[in-house]
Amino acid sequence: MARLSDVIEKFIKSLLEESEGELELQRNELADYFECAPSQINYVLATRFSVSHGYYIESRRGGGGYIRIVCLDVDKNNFLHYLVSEGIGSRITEHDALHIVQRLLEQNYIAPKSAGLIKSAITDKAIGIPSTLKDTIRANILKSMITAVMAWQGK
Amino acid sequence: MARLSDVIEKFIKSLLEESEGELELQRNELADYFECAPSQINYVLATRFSVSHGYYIESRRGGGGYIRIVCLDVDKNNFLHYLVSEGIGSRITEHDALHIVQRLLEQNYIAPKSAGLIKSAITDKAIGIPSTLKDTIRANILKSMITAVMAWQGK
DNA sequence: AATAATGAAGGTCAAAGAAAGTCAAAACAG
DNA sequence: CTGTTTTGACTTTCTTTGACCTTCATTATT
Repeated sequence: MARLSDVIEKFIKSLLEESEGELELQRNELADYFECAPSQINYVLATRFSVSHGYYIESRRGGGGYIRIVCLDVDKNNFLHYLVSEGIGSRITEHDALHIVQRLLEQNYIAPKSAGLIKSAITDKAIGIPSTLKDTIRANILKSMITAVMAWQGK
Repeated sequence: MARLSDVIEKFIKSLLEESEGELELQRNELADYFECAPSQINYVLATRFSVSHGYYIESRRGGGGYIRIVCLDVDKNNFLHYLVSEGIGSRITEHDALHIVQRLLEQNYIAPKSAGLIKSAITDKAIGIPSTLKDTIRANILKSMITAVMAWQGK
């Protein structure tokens, strides 16, 4: 079965496109529309629209309350540079690393093939060895690959 | 008496034919259908659908989870498949690895950007750690990336 | 005018549910 | 006896649900 959370995610993203990266919505209304618990909206926002996903959320409670989602626009080079110099750090989990690559893909900083290539290099399975060193190695490789991407400028 | 694992293998292969080499299935559903333990599905996949058998598996847990099986086009990717299943082996030096990638580039298996990306991931410097494990890790990562290239069909 | 009550939002968190993964022991086939 | 298959207990990951909490605007009361 298709996950409801994924459907809601897509829905919000399509709304965001129509409204040029900024959007205000009503939590209960949306929950009603999808016939789910209101807190599921929070779940979707937390797991798919966090800052690390490239979004910023603000909200207000009480009568006339709302949730506003803003699509952050970051400069590609700044972002890549930030990742290599501080974002990734000296160790990174598989989950966090894949998340970064997915973001690079969604922001169109890299092509799907490149994303696939990078992802394939940083999974636990790829690295193979069972050791705490894994996260260190992964960080090194990911930074190295992103550095290669930075060097692509203009082909 | 035909072994169940063989029956499941055949079943999955027939599904793959119907669906043009790519297929998503539910582990529990399949286990249910064959009245076996769910983990037997994993066994079948591990012993008959590995990369060296010419397949690539990805999956997701949790609600709405799935297992996806992709059939790698071994004929078309003969050389790549050879590299992954025997050519590279369990350890490889930086020099030999870079040489292989260069060759893939020259023979047009991969684009210049991809070659650059792959190279950036397999240097001693990228892997970072000073250890005899380096060559093992490099072999693993290189094989994983070449497998990703094999899975590109049509993308 | 100041305060209290009400209702309409949204927030949090933990438990339950729905998958898939791992591993090793037991069973079996040759 | 040896290698492969089958089973099942336990783990991990991700999603869904619901009970309870907080905030705010509006309206009623003093």
